[in-house]
Amino acid sequence: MILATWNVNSLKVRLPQVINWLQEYQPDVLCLQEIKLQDENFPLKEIEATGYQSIFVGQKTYNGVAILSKTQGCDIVTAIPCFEDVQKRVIAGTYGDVRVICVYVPNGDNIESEKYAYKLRWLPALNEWLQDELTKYPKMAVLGDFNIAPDDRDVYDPSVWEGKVLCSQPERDALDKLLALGLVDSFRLFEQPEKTYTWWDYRMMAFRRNRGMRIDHVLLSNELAKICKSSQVDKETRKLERPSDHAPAWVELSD
DNA sequence: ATGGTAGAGGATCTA
Repeated sequence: MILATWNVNSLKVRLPQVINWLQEYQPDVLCLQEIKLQDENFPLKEIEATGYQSIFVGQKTYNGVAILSKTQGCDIVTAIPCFEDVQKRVIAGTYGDVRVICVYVPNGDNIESEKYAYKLRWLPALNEWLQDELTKYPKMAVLGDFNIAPDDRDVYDPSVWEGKVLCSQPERDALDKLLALGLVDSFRLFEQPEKTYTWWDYRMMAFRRNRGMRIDHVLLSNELAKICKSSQVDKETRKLERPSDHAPAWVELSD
């Protein structure tokens, strides 16, 4: 079973790349973030034509998440329960006996901003929900753009980013609390190439200089971590013409 | 310190 995540930064623009990616990798599940479109504009037919099902929750201009899958998902949830939020940032479905939760964690802008405060309110709400989900679904995967680099290995220049948004201690503590629920960062289950990142700013030729950060993650419950065969980042997709600023990340689980 | 790019939507806001 292959589970993947990709912040596409506009599904409208990236649709041809998404369809190509589905055909090349044949993932069982692909979680998308920043689809940036309203539900009535979701390219349902185009995705269906590739043999994939879709669930999605979108809004105008910003945010929006979706899960594309080979089989129909059930028990779909499109918001964090008991958390007031006009921004569409989570969607979950169950595929076979695997619970898949797709998240787009707020970016936070900078640590002085109201957006950062929102991020630090949002993460405990996610935590509470995931804790509840884990009791129901021992086989659980949380995939998405977390907008948090877990540690200095995940940052091209840690001294520049020390204490800044995406790297600050409160954010890293919030991520650690998610892991403390009984989740593992699948990427670190394996030996990995140094300087592997999932996001590179469009500006300053950041990709060409590999000035990136690993902020997109596949977290696995212990039951899924046990059967995880690999966890990788598809850097090639970031090299395409008109790319998203994020690369897909994916895991392979044994059946 | 600033600005560099991309996307949405039609001036800025977000990242």
